[in-house]
Amino acid sequence: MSDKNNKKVDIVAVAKVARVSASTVSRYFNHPGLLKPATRSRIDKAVRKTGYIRNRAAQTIHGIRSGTIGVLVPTLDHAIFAEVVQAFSDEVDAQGFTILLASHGYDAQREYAILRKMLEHRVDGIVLTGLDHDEAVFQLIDSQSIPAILMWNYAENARYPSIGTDNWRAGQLIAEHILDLGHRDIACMLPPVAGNDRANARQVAIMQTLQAAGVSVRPEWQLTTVYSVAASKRDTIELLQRKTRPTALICGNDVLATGAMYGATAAGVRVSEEMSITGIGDFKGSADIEPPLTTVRIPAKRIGREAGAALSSAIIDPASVSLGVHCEPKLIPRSSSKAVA
Amino acid sequence: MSDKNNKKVDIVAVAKVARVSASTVSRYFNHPGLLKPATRSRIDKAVRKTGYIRNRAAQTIHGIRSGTIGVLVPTLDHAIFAEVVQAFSDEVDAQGFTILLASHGYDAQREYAILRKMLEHRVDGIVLTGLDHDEAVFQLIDSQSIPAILMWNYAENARYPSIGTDNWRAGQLIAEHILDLGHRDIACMLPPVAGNDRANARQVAIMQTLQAAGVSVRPEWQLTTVYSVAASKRDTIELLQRKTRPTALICGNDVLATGAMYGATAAGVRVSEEMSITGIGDFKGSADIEPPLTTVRIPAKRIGREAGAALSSAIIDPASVSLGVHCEPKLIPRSSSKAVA
DNA sequence: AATAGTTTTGCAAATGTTTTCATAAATCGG
DNA sequence: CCGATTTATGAAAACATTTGCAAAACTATT
Repeated sequence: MSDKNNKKVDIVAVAKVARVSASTVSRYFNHPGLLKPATRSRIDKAVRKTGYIRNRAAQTIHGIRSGTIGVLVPTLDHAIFAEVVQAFSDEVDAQGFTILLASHGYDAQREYAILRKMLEHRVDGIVLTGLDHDEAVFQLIDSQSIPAILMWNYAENARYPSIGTDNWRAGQLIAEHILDLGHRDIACMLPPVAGNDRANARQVAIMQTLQAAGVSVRPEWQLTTVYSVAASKRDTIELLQRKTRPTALICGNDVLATGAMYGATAAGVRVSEEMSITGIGDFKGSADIEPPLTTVRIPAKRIGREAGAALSSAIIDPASVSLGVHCEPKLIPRSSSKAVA
Repeated sequence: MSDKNNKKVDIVAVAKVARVSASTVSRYFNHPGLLKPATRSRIDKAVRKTGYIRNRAAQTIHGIRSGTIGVLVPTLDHAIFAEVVQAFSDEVDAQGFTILLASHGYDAQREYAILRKMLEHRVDGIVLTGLDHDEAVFQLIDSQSIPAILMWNYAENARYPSIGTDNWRAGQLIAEHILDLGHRDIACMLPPVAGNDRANARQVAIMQTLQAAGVSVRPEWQLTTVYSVAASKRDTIELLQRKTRPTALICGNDVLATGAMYGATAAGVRVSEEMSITGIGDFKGSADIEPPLTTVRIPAKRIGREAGAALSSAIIDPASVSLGVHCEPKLIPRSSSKAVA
């Protein structure tokens, strides 16, 4: 409130004002119980007067935790990752951690570079998105002996504890659902799988499940569409203009499914009556679109929370290493899919 | 690759391996030009061998920049903020900064607390979302003499350089558009404005503009709806079930508008023919929904980029303080709005 | 009032870097 | 091959803290 003018206000400046030693001020923050109430309040006043703000950098070089966690995501531009990060951040924030966030845009090189930067900042833990990463990335983390977690996907045998969903299972669930409804003329619209183990697992699962049921997807009905409503709308319109149409369109995620629904509407095809459309994800809004979208729920919020909880406890008590958590995907049948006529 | 086993690998460990002094290793990183090529490559080898990672905390206490920027948003759960943050992050990342991200959930208390934590980490700069903040927040930033930027909103007389759009203008644009189309029976669906200067500015602008044209919105047509497709769908259905219907529904943002479109569809009301619906934001997907949504574009990506550029240049060269950038909102008329019959 | 015990505080060393200053080594012109 | 420059390196101080140890200040007990 008052002495904010003078240059550097460090612990000794506070000490001077409070007429104690620097050590005592340090203790005031770290072990207040050791102080006599009288000195405590004297320091309290001094801190307030000088506007002192602790310097975590200086603490960190004493091996004290930095209080930061590095979070690495492919992008924040997909609402779903933003949601996970939000949940994660809320959770660790409650434990006193702040997140150092960066996105690599599905570029393994950048992921490595960013990870290095985070380690330079001496993060107390690391969260990566997905299971697959460059071996160099894993080795770098290993060499630093800090806890790491793989978020979003789940697999028992992952390199680090993984907290997320089994994307293979998600793909299987939706494919089975469509088969159960009697569909045989099925089209698939999937995102590019390069560098994206989630998308890849879903694709493989869908294809295998259909195959196993004796259904094969015609090559011209296997669409690879970038993650965007616009692209998927366009591709769907194109698909529906051809002579033969599928009775069902399985989309790799809810964004593609949303675009597909718009595309069908634009092409004058009634969704569910004339063609079923499904997504994966159960994003916000998927329940409300008309007709409501059949999808597989991937509990983003829960994943973020669990990951946050697991990582902060691994940091605070290194003995408490989680083995990972499988957040089961769940089929959510809504009206965008229907038994074949 | 090899000696990762031994405990602490610091600059002196590297120095020992390279048979030079610690100072030389420090120079290797900070002023490589001063080194003889031979020693440089010797150190290079040593760094590689020991797996040394620089310790920014130790640098930071020398007054060297921490290389971090604190980013404070209300939430990441709204795709639009995630988009801004992504663009911001990409921009500052290119300048070597990493972001420390946190969300306050529209809680002024938390904003202050988070800001303090960021300052403890000695961030090199701060970005806040929106123009209005607790006076304590401003004072805290002032006392630290680090650059700060207000992102998302723009106003000439803001406390710090602001980079964003004029939300009042955005509200005005959409209201004028609806008036121009001849609508007089107008409903408004707006988010709660508490602690949200953006939403507040839009609301005021819309109401004033309508008022100025002699149009007053009936109280029962002034809906306050939380930011969610589900809520807005529900409220729209409810609205459309009443005896008298508006010919136009102005929504405070594209999420509400999306829900409103779904609600209208669900209620059997054809959008644009029977009722115009508009949003604000031009979110991803708004162009593709059926019918495509009339809205006011708020250039999130550009805002993030410009903010990132402005802040990093203010950090690198304190003389280059931006005065703010107004990213003009722009009316995007699409087919969800139509002249009144 | 003296002793023993406890609580509170300060001193100094330590943390991992950077940087100033000084010195040693290399280079150069003659 | 010598002295004068220039270039490369090291020693030590500085940065803002924490912490082990010991001294000082209290309390309690007799």
